[in-house]
Amino acid sequence: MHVEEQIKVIRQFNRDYTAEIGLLEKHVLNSEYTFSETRILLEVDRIDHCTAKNISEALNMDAGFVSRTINRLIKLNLVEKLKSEKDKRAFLLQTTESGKSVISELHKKANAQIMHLIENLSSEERTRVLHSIGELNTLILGKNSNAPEYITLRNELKPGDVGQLIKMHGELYSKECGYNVCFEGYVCKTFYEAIVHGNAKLDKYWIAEKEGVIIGSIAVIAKAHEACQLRWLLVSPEYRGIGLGIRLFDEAMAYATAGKFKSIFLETTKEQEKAIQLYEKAGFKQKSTYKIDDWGKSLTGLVMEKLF
Amino acid sequence: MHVEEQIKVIRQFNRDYTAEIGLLEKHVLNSEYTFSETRILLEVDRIDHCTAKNISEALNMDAGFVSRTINRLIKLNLVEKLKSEKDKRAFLLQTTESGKSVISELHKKANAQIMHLIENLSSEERTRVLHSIGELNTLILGKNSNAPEYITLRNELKPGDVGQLIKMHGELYSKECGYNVCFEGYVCKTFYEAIVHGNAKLDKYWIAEKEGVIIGSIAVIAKAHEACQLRWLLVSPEYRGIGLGIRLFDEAMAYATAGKFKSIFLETTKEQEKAIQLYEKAGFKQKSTYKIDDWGKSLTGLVMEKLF
DNA sequence: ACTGTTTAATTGACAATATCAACTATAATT
DNA sequence: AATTATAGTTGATATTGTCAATTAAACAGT
Repeated sequence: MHVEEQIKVIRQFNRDYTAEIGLLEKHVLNSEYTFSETRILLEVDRIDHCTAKNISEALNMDAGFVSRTINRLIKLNLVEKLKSEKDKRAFLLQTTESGKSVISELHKKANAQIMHLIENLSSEERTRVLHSIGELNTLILGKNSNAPEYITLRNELKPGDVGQLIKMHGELYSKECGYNVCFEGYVCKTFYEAIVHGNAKLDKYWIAEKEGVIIGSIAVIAKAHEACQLRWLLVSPEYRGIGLGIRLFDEAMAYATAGKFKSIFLETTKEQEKAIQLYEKAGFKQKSTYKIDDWGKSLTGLVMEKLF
Repeated sequence: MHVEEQIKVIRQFNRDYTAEIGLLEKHVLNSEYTFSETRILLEVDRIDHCTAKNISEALNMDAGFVSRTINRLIKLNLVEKLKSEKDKRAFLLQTTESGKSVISELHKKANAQIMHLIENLSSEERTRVLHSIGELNTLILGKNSNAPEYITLRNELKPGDVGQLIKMHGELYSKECGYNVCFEGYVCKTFYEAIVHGNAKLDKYWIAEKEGVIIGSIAVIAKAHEACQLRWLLVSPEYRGIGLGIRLFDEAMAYATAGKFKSIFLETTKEQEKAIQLYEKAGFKQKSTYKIDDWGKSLTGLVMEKLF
C-alpha cells in the first residue's frame, strides 16, 4: 500500500472513530449540567491537588472559561475551593460529596457505554481490540506501557502458540541474522518433534504474554539419559532490556535443576555471542560444534552443556 | 484482564486519541475560514449531488446552522447552489473552482499532519498501525471492508509466513474441529518437509493478504512420479463467503494442470464434508482412507486424487 | 383533485462554548 | 527593590449548538 493510501485510511479512521466516540461522550455528558461543567467536574476529581491551571491545560480550555465554569460548579455545590498554602494566588479544587455522587453516576454511564460497545465481542475479539489499542498507543500516541507487571508467564500451549512461536523465530532471525526460510522450516521440525514425539509429562513451556500477545518464550524438553534440552529462548525486540530474557531463562533453569534431569544442553550458533555469554555465566560449557549451510549463510552450530 | 480494566484502558485510549486527533484537526482547520465553514466545505466536496440535509446528517449539525453557514460559503464564492430537478424544495450543492482550491490546500495540510504522525515509523510499524486500525474498524466501528479488491495474492514466502500459517491452522482447526496441539505439531512436520526437503523450482505457494495480514493460503508441492500435492488450503473465517477459497483453489489447480505434473492428490479428513464436495466437483476421486488418533479425537484421514 | 402529513430549507431567539485582552494579586528572578 | 512571570478573574465578542416557528414542496390516502 502506498503512503498516500495509508494516509487516506488513517484519516478516514480518525473521522469515523472521533465521530463514534463523540457520540458516546455526548450521550454520557448529557446530564442536567452543561458539557463543560461535567468535563471540568470529572477533571477536578481525577487530578489530585487540582488547580484551575491544571484543568485549563489538561482539557485545553481557555483559563477564563474554566474560571467561570468552576465558580458555577461551586455555586452548584459540586466543587469546593481550598486555600493553597504554597501559593496564595492559586486555589486547590476538590469535589464535594454531592459532586462525587454525580461523578460516580457519570462513570457508571460511561462504562456502560463502552460495555455496550464491546458486549457482542468474544473474549478473543476483545483481546484483539486491546492489542490494537496498545499498538496505536505506542505507535501513534507514543505511550509505552512495557512495565514488567503487565507481562504474564504461562505454561500451557494454546492452539496457535506453536505457529506464533515459529513465526517469531522466522521473522526475528531473518531480520537480525539474515537467515532464510529454511531456518523457519528447521524450527518447524524442532517443534514437530517436541510436540508430537515429546514427553508431555516432563517437557515444559513458558510463554510470556502481554495483553494476550506472545512476546517471549522458552522451553525445557526431556531427552534420553536424564538429559534435557533448553529450547526456543526468544524475546521480542520491543521487550528487550527489561529482564524478560533472564526471567524466562531463570524459570527454565529452576525447573531443569529441580531433580528430574541430570544435565541440560542447548544448541545455538557461534554468532550469538551475547547469548553464549549468558549461558556461560550460568555454567554452560561449549561442548561441540557443527556446520550449518542451508540457512542462507555459512554458520557454525554450537552445542553447550551443563551437568548438575 | 478483567472487563473493568479493559473498559478503563479503552476509555483512556478514547480520551488520548480524540485529544490527539482534535489537536491535528484544529491545526488543519485553522484557516481564514471558521471551523464549521471548513468542515461543511469539505463535506460538500466529498458528497456527490450534495444537499444541505446530507450535510447536517453527515456532520451531525443543526439544520439551521448548516443553512446559515452554507449561505455564508456562497457569499464567499466557495460553494454554489443548483436547482434540484427532482425536488424543488432542495438544492444541489457543489464547490466552485475557488472552493476546490481551498479544499486542495486543506487536504495537503491534513495529509502532511498525518504524514508527520507516521514519518518516524518503519514500514513494518506502519503496517502494524494499519492493521490495528483495520481491527478497530471491524470490531468497534463495525465496518467491514472485505471487498475482494483489497485482497492480494502473492507467491513468495516471507520470513514468518510459515509460522503464521501454522498458527492459523492450529487456531482454526482447534476452534472449528476441536483438534489439539498435536495437530499443530503435525502441520509443523508438513511445512518442515516442504520447506527444507521440497523442490524450490516446482513447489508453489499462494498467500492471500489483506492490509499485510495473511487471510488465506494454498500450495502445490511436487512429489515423486510427476505427482503433486495440494496443501494448506485455508481461509480465515472472517473472509469466507467471498469466493476467496475458490480463487485460491483455482490458482493452484491452474498451476498444477499446466503441464509440470501428471496428477494431483490431497489429504483431508472425512469430517470436512464441504471441502470434499468442492474437491469432487473439481474432479478429485476418493482414493484411500486411514486412521488418525492423536489429534484429540478419532478421525478418518482421506486421500483424494485427480489424474490429468 | 383534495386533504392532511412529512420533509428540506430557512429564520429568529437564545444558550453554550471559544477566544482575546485587560487586570489583580502573588511568586519567582535578578 | 525592581522586573518579570504566573494563577486566577472579568469583560467583550465571535463561534458554535439548540429549539421552535415558518414556508414551500413532496407524498400518501381517499
